[in-house]
Amino acid sequence: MTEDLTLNMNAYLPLRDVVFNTLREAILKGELKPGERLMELQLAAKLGVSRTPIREAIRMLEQEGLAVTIPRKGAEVARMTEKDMEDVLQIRDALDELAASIACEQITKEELEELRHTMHEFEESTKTGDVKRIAEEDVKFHDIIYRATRNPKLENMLSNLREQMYRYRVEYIKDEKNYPVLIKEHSQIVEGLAAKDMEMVTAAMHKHVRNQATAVKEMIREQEK
Amino acid sequence: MTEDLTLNMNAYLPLRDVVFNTLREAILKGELKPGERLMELQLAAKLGVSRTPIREAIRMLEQEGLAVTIPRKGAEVARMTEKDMEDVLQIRDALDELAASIACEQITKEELEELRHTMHEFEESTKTGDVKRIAEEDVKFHDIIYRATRNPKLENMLSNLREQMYRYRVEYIKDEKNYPVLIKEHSQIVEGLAAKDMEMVTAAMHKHVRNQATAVKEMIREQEK
DNA sequence: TCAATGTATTTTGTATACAATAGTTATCTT
DNA sequence: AAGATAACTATTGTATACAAAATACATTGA
Repeated sequence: MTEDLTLNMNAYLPLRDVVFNTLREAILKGELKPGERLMELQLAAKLGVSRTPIREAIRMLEQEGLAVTIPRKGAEVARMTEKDMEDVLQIRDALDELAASIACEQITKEELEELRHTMHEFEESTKTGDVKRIAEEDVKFHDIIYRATRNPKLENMLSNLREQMYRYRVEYIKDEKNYPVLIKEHSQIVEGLAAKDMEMVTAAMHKHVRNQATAVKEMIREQEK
Repeated sequence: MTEDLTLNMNAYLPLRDVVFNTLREAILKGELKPGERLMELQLAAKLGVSRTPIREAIRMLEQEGLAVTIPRKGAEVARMTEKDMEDVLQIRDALDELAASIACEQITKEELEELRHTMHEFEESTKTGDVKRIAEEDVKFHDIIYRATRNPKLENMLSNLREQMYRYRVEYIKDEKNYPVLIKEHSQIVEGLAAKDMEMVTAAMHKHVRNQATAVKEMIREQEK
């Protein structure tokens, strides 16, 4: 934990939430690495708060699957084995298909327009090679679909599942040779939604997730060595 | 909160976990009712611990969707509207089908035998009218299928989703006229798994969940009046 | 050298103290 | 009597203090 974690104190939020967001970001960005211990006193000192909000934030990170704690031993950033990732992706696959099929019925013209726009933004971003922006546009794209389900719990679960692979997915997005495939898959999803062709949408989404699965698992296999 | 909550101190667990389990049980059993406030000092006094483990347990209950907290206002037992329940069931439907289809491929002979046994136990229990036991046997039945997926995260999510409707589902189980349908559906699921007929299994599971959905939503509609 | 034991240190677990906010009641003003 | 305001109370938010457990390290004895 060499990076200097600092809090965004601007918000009028309980410290536990601020700490939670800070640690969450740090984990997703890879500043806090899998397996790294989350020591309360250390974090408290670094963030300039007491142990209390740190502890509560850790309980919240546990929820999200981003941390694991062993009683009387402490918490650490969740590690992911290839098996864990496969498990997550199996679930994500099913729920992403569900979301796609609901969205297919419920998406509005406006949302579809927004989706098209974001799709183009994504395509543009791949030309810049700005990995952070590419990732953001991709998140935005899928969020529109999630939102179109009108099911906040599903929305939440999916963004949660995405989070769990975020750290590994970034590597995938770095690799330029994946861009054409990603762009094509996005476009198929949009087409399918526009045509309200559920078969096409779910098939495209399935392929999209499975492609990520293969790539992300590859990344993990590298790391596990 | 008239009931006398008491802790199971037998286990060598951090108090937060003991408190969490205690409150969780109380919520699921309906001793703590939807909308009821979870006041730290009150709970601490009642359980004979300090506020610290209570607060951490509340953070954990939030995770599970069993409590909701408003900053500087406090926590309360999560309420469920019919829409919330429909949202949960939509997810459960997809994941139960996923679980069923994986189980169809992976379930062992021994597990299938266990499943058959539990199915009969369930059938027996319906004759006794002991609602608690009926519910337990039903949980056991589905847990065997969840376990057969070899996907602990999926297992966990499904039991979590089940929990969220547990309070309402009990009412459904009280109603004798549902027993024949339940028994038949269980038997179809088992048959399908034995024959490794994925179509049949997922169809049966889907029907099983949708039937519950209808009934549970009915219960909520009653309560919302 | 190695294992075992004891001791110091670090870290988590729990309780309590204090601060800040929200909610409630009583009082005052018109 | 109605509304505003002030004082009080209840409750959450945060920090700190103390206890217990785990860990690391050194010392001892074979």
